[in-house]
Amino acid sequence: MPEHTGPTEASERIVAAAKRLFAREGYSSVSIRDIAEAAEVSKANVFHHFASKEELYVETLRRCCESARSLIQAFAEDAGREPAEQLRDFVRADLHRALDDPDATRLVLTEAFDANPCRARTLVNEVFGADFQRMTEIFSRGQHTGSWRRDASPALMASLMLAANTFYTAHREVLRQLPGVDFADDPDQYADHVVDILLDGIQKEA
Amino acid sequence: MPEHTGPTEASERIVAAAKRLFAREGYSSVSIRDIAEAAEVSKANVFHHFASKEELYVETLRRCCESARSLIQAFAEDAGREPAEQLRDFVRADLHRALDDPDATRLVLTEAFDANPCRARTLVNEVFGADFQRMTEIFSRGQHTGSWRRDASPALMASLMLAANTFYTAHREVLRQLPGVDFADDPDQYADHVVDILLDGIQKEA
DNA sequence: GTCTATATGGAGATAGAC
DNA sequence: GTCTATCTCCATATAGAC
Repeated sequence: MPEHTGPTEASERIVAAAKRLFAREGYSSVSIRDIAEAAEVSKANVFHHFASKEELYVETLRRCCESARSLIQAFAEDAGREPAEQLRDFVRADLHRALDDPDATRLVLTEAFDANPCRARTLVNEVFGADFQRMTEIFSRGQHTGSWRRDASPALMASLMLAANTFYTAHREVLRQLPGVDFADDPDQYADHVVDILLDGIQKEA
Repeated sequence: MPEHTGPTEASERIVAAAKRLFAREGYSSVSIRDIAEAAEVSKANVFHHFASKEELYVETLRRCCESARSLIQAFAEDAGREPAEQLRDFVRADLHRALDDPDATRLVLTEAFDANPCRARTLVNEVFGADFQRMTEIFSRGQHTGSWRRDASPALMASLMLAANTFYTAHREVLRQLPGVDFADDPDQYADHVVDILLDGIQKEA
């Protein structure tokens, strides 16, 4: 935890290095020595700013959660538009936000991976919950005021969009290696096709 | 690596313990001491059967890959059925296979998470490639002989199904915490709804 | 094949000077 | 706030008896 006098330049460098290293190597693989070297301070200085490795990790994760949940603001006031266009923009923006800060995204997704109920609840409250709710609202509006079928659960459709974006973010290199995949380096194309399928399905119109 | 005389009972216990612990705690968090205790052998005995921690991990991962890629056999010879029914069965079976061996699935997904190109290529060759290709074949057949639209890429649809199942497997606890989600403990319901959406889309028929 | 005992290094964390 | 030096513990790995 930063001192109550406010974070210094060094503690900022420490958190930045920790974020980068924890995200890429994993908590247990990274030593305080690694972080100290990357931040260009001594080991002891790390323990001056943060009482333990665990505490440094928690602070790092907290900042990554902040970075990962900031999307919803920009989309709060566009309720006048077509649900389909809202959905498309939201999925594209969500994907870009994840790709724009890959270390934060990776750290949060690692936490979410097979999390215990307590940690999962925290992550939903801090990160996923708001965006998920926003997306279910788009679906509900599409069903009530638009032309969308009412026999599909908004929560399931929102989960499917979350799954699509999470998979693209977390397993992009696997996508690159799969035969026939030409969208692994074009997130907008991916998002658009996913939304198209969601809207129209794959069966021919009757 | 097991001796060329064949794996003994003890080495089987060691691999089983390693699989369980590596999957749940992560490679770096697990010590040889932990594994030895779980397998009820001495530390030195672990090093008798496996030259290093890394080698034990590689052998464990190899077995998990085998366990994870065995689905395709059972579905090789049902080409006479409706593509929609094939797809539904395949998605359900793929989900169940992942859920039936959660440790193996978790270990493989951890490897796939943000993997470098070389590791990703190996995983595609060893695990994901065959199932992915099988799924794209179902989509291609549906487009050519069935009544499916031809303007969606089979590779993208297969990726979306892979994403749906991976997300359900890896982030199930997060799903449980999300409001409105009632399918987190009913994989068949989830698979069916996902396939329904893929087939029909969410817009009303014209 | 299995063990006890040990070598060696690096981890997290602290003491105390500046 | 920052450092060097140090403590203690536990990691991987080896030696060698049985």
